[in-house]
Amino acid sequence: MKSSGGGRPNRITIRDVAADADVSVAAVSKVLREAYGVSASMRSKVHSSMAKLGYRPHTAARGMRGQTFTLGLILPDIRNPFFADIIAGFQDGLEGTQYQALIGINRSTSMVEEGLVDSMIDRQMDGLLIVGANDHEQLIAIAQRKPLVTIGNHHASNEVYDTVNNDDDEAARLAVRHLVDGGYRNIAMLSLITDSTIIKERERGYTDEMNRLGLSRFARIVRSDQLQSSVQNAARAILTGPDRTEALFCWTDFIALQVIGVATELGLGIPDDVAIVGHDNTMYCDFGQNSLTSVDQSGRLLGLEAARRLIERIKGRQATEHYLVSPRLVVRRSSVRNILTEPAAAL
Amino acid sequence: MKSSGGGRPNRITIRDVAADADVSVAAVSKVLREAYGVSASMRSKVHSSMAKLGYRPHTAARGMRGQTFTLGLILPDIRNPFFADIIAGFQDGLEGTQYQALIGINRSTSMVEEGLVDSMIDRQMDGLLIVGANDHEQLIAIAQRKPLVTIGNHHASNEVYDTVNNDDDEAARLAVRHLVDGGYRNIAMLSLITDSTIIKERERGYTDEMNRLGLSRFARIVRSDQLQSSVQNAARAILTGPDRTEALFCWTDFIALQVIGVATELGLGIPDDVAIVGHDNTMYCDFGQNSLTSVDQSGRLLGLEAARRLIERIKGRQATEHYLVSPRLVVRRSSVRNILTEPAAAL
DNA sequence: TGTTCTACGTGCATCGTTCTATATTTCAGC
DNA sequence: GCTGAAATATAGAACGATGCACGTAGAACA
Repeated sequence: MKSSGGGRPNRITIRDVAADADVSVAAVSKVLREAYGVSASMRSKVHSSMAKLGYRPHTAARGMRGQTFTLGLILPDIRNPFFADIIAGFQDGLEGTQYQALIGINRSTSMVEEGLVDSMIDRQMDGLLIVGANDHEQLIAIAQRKPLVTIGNHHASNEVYDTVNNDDDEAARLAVRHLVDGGYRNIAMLSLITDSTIIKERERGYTDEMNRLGLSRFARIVRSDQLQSSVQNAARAILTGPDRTEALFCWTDFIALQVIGVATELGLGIPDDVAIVGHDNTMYCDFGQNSLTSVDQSGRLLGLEAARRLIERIKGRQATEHYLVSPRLVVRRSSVRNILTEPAAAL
Repeated sequence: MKSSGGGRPNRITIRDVAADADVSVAAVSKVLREAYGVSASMRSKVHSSMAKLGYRPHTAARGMRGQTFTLGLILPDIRNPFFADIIAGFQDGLEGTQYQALIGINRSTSMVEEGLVDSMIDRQMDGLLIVGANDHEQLIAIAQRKPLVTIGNHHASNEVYDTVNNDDDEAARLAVRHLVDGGYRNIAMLSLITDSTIIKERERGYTDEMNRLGLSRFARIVRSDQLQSSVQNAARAILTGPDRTEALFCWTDFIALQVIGVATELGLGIPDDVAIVGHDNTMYCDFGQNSLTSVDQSGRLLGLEAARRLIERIKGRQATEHYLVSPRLVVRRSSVRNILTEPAAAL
């Protein structure tokens, strides 16, 4: 009479739990959803039945009616180890909640593949975190369908979705200021051909700070795509010839490391002939052959704050929030003249 | 009478499509699933209605009855850019199918977090690809619940799940042979403290090849964990002292690059004082300051083959398959004595 | 003691598919 | 034109949760 018959031996359903705990199915559901109107005794009774039977809610069934407790995380490509920090931070932010993150890789550049977003919405995900996409129109459209937070998308004035960002403007300023403090004046920036707002912010910070310090005559932005050959050509152009630069701020470490390679092959000393500063402070910066000064943006913090905001959104917050993380500069040998190896290693 | 009333304006369901195409709901479902017993005219009629209405199947609803066309991809951590290739290959393998990959990051080391697997199974994923996990018992248990393929797990004799692997034994042999051909004899291996079968295979290949070439007196495996300080200590131990090595095979590029850093700081010339060979042939190998010889395992191919096999499995294949990809060595300056910079660059 | 209010529980319709069992159509062979 | 088999289409019952609308018990108040 208790159980609905010994039919299939397979899945433990909410019905089995209800029967075991001797309460209604709806009551179990309430406990599950931490909904209003459940007494403590009922809660503990149900919990112990769930544990005893090894019950696990069927996400698809939940998805048909309510939430799935699944959050979609869309990343552009995953080669930059910096993204691993975002993921880790995001997962940290989900710790202790019922939410699970599932990641999709977006193969297009500035937009988000419609198919990927659709597929996450089809799968009834409760909210989306999109990293690195910039198509504002598209993001607004997505935000109308699901709670949305973005990272790496400087449209901070919008009223539709939350943004979490590194202060990329400040990042470039930090790099310029540091180089100027070290006596460099002819400072160029190696940037990316893109419509990414991150890059635009970095370029803006670079230009503004050069102007502010009265160095506008040296300001020079060279843009390249990400192909190894393009990067190397750009680097050679900047590092050779009569107007070669004294110092170079690169939009990301991966590029900066290539520049170090090119400079080495050109027989240029770093930092004596040319100083180099990167961005992201990836682990490779620390290796002896690189020792690359770099701007650190805490991916972990970005991910964590994004998780927090996304959950708030799902729980009903309406007002938009825009959060900016301050970067910090990690100085290494690539940008500091006249430091001997020994004392530097002792630090 | 046709439509079920103008109730909610929201979602286009299979019912709306059926009404529009003037056929039964079941017929539409059959078209969707490419099931047997659908005439060409019916198929095209239904397809055009779907396109016209912009119908998208509701994955949660599908999950309640049949498949979700979602595949779970579990990765260990994502810092090694090599994983990006696996993902890309896997997605390539899904191109043109209805399947979508969703990725979960496993934070534990050799095992798979139970929570992650459970959550993918709760979400009714049709199959799982697990990369880098080694707990055979656990994998067998998982395979009993869902179609399973693994990458980076050398339990090729099992009869329960498919494996796709780099030939890690051969990878180490390639490295040793190359170094011996170049005149090196005292060749050590820098390995990892782990129970990963990948690493065990590489160690076996190294040891066997050293023995085969009569160099067993030089064979020496030093194991370290992944902490930067541990790696550097291990590198120093191998590179200094009376029994310092002439050549070093490192289990992965990231470690090899750190060794290059340590060697540089010790004032050792590469490759004249010590030759270094890495594994994975990540993009960093190519940079001038590294120019690291490395064993290339095609992550793309691994991912592609895994996707193919997983889908076959889902479609009902019972027999187990174990696929091995042959690695190839990419030679750069770090392991070849007496090559001038100029001719090498000209290659 | 009767009335109102609140907190807690419950029954049942519902979500959008799949799939079984059954009905209908088509057509070759006579 | 009839028969039966093969091919194609259909109705409707699941699947496992959620959450509305409602019922009930007991406390609070007069």
